Amino acid sequence: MAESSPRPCTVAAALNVLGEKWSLLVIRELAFRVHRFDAIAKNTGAPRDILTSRLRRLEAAGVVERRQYHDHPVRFEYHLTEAGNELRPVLLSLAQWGERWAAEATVAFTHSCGEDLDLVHTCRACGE
Amino acid sequence: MAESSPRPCTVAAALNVLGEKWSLLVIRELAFRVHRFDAIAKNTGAPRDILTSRLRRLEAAGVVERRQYHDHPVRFEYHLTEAGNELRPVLLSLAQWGERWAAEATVAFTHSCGEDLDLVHTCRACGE
DNA sequence: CTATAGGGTTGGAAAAGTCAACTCTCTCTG
DNA sequence: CAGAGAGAGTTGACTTTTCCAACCCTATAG
Repeated sequence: MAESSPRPCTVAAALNVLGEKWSLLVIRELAFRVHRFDAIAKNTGAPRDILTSRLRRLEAAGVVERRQYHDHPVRFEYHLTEAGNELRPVLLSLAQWGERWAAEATVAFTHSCGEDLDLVHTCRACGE
Repeated sequence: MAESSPRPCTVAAALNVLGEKWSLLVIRELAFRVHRFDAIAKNTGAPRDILTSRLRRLEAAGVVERRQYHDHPVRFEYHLTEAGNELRPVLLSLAQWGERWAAEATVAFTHSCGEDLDLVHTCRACGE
């Protein structure tokens, strides 16, 4: 309409799909080849019901694909689609930024998440 | 520590600061050199009270700086700090992804630049 | 005297998120 | 065979955020 308040923007379009809480963490897990509901819930910390809704939304957006991997007790797992895979740069840039500017909670030891663990604390003031 | 549920991760750390609704759009505006409260509110579509709280949070996180640019009717404007500027790659990768996978539908009228789009194929660039 | 810009704050309703517990179907262990 | 999981959700009560519209205050322009 006339007011055109929010400017049309692909960032906004992307966030419309990915911007809800937990969504990008879910994608992070899928990118790490964690495909099962329970594992995703555990690794992200997302409540199960929210996780369900995020997965549905991401599926609807074509970012995630739901595959049945077992029959009788029907079981599904989640995979990234091509669109989902192309989110890796987003995750990477976020991870890099987080490492430089928001690191703090990265306590754990092995394979924390972003790639190799160099665990160099003190990036805070960039003072070694 | 206990169950170690959520995996420690710089992506999560970054999202902890940036992951709330509107935050990244605010940063987009600042990156576009829109520095005033009203303009940011208008361009992002964020409610004013939420915008206030996002700006405060981003300021506390060191991503945004609040500067007084006028005295008597005290007026402020917002600028990206160094940390904020380094978010440009994040915005860029999001924008690129959005352009490729979440655009469409915003072509003609829709002002909101992303509500629920059906995405009906892209004949445009890839032919078909 | 009114209007507008600018940067917010306030209060209440509506929507989202959180949590614990429960389901249902198998399979595995003793 | 009983009981304990795994796996993928669902359900209902409860809490927190978001949203929206209206309000405040200062100052300049008409």
